[in-house]
Amino acid sequence: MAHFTHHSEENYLKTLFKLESLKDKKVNNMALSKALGLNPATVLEMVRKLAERKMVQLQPDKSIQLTEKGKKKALLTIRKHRLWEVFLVQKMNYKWNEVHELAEQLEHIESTDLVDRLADFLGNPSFDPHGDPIPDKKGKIKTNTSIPLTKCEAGKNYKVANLADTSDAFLQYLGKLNILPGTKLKMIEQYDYDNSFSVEVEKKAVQLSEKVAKSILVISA
Amino acid sequence: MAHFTHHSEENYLKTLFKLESLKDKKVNNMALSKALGLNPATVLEMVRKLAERKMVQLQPDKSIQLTEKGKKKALLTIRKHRLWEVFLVQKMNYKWNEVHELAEQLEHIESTDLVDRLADFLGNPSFDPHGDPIPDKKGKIKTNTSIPLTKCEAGKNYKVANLADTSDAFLQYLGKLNILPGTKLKMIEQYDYDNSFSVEVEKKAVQLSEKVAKSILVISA
DNA sequence: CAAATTTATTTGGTATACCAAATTTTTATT
DNA sequence: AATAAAAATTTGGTATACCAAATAAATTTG
Repeated sequence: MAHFTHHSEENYLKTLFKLESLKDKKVNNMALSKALGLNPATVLEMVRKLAERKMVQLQPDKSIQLTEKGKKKALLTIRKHRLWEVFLVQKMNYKWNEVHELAEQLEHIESTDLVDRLADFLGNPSFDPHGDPIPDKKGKIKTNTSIPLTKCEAGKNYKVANLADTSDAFLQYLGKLNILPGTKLKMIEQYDYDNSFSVEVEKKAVQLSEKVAKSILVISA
Repeated sequence: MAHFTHHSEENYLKTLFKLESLKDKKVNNMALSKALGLNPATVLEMVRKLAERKMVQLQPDKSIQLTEKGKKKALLTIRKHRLWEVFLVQKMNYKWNEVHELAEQLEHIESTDLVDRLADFLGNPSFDPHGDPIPDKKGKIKTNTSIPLTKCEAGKNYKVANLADTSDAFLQYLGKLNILPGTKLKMIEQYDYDNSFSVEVEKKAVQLSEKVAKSILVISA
């Protein structure tokens, strides 16, 4: 029976890719360990294996860099994850904030062919239910030009494209405010006093702290 | 990140269940090892763990018996496997003989909720593309009353319900003869000489050896 | 720059799930 | 019953992927 090798490899590469692109900073062992929630000793050991497999390169300054091969695999894993999320929301009627754990499992199904068929089945979407872009077959990502709410102009209309914080607490909180990817909203104003914001959602005014606003990414609408 | 515990447990239980129900015989360590393609030492070790987890009982005569708990889990795994097979064939346009390996992976996705949603999505099918029955939420199986071709009467019409041999070689061979679950055929006659059969498939006569005929299960049509 | 702190690394373990080879037990078979 | 064959079991390994605690190296800071 087929056994599941390298599940963790995919997790390491995916996390590494996200760290590399998020902050345009070098990724060290600590950062990767924290992101993965694993012991630094474990991560160091694994990173060395990934280096042997030519998935990453260990730089002289001890930062960890994905090779092209590693990047490709990371993008494939992200593609799989996000397509399964679309599937779960569109076809299995899950809510967009319920699908992460399941997609975390489904992304490890080994078959590029299946993912491509899944993509076709779903109409080749470019974004997942969280608003994150889905890499295409070749690993190309449509960069969405979203900006954080904190950069929005008063009086203008926007649509939620994406969320920078995907913690459950945050998603729950936004859910209560009826804010999710796709939600249309209008910027009312920013209060100098505490840098909080007032936005209009479904005709009602909602107050958002700066911290929250920073994590809501929108596009003009 | 969630890691995948007890993948192999599910494989052991599933295989055990199949052995227990197929042949109404006691299952010993050898039989299980052969069915799983694993070393008897490995299997013995694992079976003891399964006994600790109350999934199986080791009888005094050294046969291995599923407990109710184990049977339940086995049926759930079989349910998952077969529903994913239906999904792959009906929605992903795979051929019925291409889906086993993928279903083997998908069956380990941990979420009874997802399987139930998947079942709804697929219209709660009772049989998978191979003709095997899909246990329902409670583990109940619709027994199909199929008989092997070897027990068929000359001149009568039948429909292929199921295949007793699911090896790739067999499926490939049947594919060439245009025989698959759902195929309608008519028994022409059995030749005493070598116990081979002649059947009519899509208006053409096809010769089947006794060995092949034994593995083709049909229902009257 | 030296002490303090943070990172990186090493060392010695753990659990899961495998295997091969040797040994013991059980079950035929003569 | 004695022997041969088969099945069960034990023993000593392997690989993956994880951890805690100790040590070493690098970095920051007073």
